[in-house]
Amino acid sequence: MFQIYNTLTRKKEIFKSLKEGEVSIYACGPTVYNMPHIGNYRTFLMTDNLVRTLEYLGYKVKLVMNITDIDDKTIRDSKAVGMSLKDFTDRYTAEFFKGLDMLNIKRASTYPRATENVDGMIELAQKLIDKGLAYEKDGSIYYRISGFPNYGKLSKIDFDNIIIGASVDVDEYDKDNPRDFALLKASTPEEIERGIYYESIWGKIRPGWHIECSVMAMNSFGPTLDIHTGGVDLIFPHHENEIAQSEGATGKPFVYTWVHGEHLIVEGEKMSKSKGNVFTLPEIVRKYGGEVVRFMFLSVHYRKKLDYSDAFAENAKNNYLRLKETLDNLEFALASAEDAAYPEDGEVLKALPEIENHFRGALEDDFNTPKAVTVFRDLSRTINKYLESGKNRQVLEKLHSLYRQFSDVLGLFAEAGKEEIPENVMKLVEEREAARKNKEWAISDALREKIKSLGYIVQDTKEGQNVKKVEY
RNA sequence: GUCAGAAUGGCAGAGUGGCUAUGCCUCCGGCUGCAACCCGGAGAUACGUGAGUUCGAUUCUCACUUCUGACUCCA
Repeated sequence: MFQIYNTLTRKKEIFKSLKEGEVSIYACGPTVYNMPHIGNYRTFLMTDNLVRTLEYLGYKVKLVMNITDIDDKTIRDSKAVGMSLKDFTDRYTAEFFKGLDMLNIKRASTYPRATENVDGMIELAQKLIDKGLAYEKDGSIYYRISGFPNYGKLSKIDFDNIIIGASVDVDEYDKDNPRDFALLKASTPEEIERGIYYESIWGKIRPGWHIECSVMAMNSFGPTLDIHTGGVDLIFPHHENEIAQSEGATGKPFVYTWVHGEHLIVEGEKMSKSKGNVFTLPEIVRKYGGEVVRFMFLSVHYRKKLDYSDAFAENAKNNYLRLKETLDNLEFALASAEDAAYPEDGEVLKALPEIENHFRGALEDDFNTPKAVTVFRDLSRTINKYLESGKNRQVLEKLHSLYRQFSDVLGLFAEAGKEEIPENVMKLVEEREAARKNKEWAISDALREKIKSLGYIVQDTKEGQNVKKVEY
């Protein structure tokens, strides 16, 4: 039974999908205006873990993630570098996808773009106007918050207690109520000159930010969906506004379960440009490798802050490599497995179902990946122990299949076993083999050093030399 | 001010109403020609403070302190 924490109720709830066996998820994707940083990816990875967990538990998952390719920031920054909006956002969209691959994040079913859904936004705005929930002012369309009594149900913000001035731009005299937000914005002369506008009955407009998600989510799934994900900072106002737009227009519940990922901080502080502690994904991946970064994120629960530091990354790397080592050694052992039975076979096989139950239980509990990782480590130890002396083919295959199942759910070791050892290295290994046969230890050790300098490590086992690439 | 979350050993970080993982680090033993990997063992006064519930709390409740975040573009 899958349980998941719902921001709407601030409780862990037993998950029940609208359609038996199927889950619809809408995830707030990137605004493509710069290199995404590791914090952005933590949130995307959270959604990936949720998807993988649901699939592991037998659901068919449809994930839709939007790409915001038109908003204040994309317009501003594309101009600053003298690019068209499209060229500019295409560039960062490509970067975004590269990052997904670095972390082995599964692709969503679709990635709708805001610019491709403006018609739908105009329609939705019109519908809200017809219902008295939106109004036009100076060519822009605003949502009338006072018309939607449920406003605030997600964020639980008491708007009577908001310090006006601290939170609301008092200069926004063009709205009826300072908290009303823009659905569509009148294009400025400059935007029009750059071709950034769409025709409407209210004149030339371009989308605000919040409306795109309501439109794309409902286009993909209809008025109601199972799960909506995003970072905690989106709870207010973005997701609150999505609810107001969607439920205001349809009168139906928009989302049953809201899932929000906590932020990543750096050495105890929020990442911010002014502090100079913003890390992009490629920077970190270059240093530690994509899967180590993934593992690092997995080892902290998504509703807890992750305090990034070099020490933490190193820690994750060591843990990761240890688990990877088990897989390597297991596969190496498999190559020389035997059909004979070993005394420890039965004991190992008996332990597996329990381990598997623990693993499933961890993920069923609000997709608790750190707990799942611990179970993964338990399995690793069990395997290492068996490898000490046992080498029955059937047992090894069973261990391998379970280990692989776990690693797949966690999205780890995607490339394992695919690395080819270069010829020149293999040649040295063969030379070393000969030297070892003749007990020429000096030569053997020199060759080991040489191989190491080429980035490979050799381990001597009863079954011969095991060669592997040194990782980071 | 309102709404959240967090406080665990030298470090990093899970987790739990009664026994606290794991990794790094140090040491010992096994394995090895020597290593590496792996296994076993040992080390360290660890659960923010004060109350309460309880036979028993690090774990639940309340308060306090400190920190972080949201309330303004933000994953």
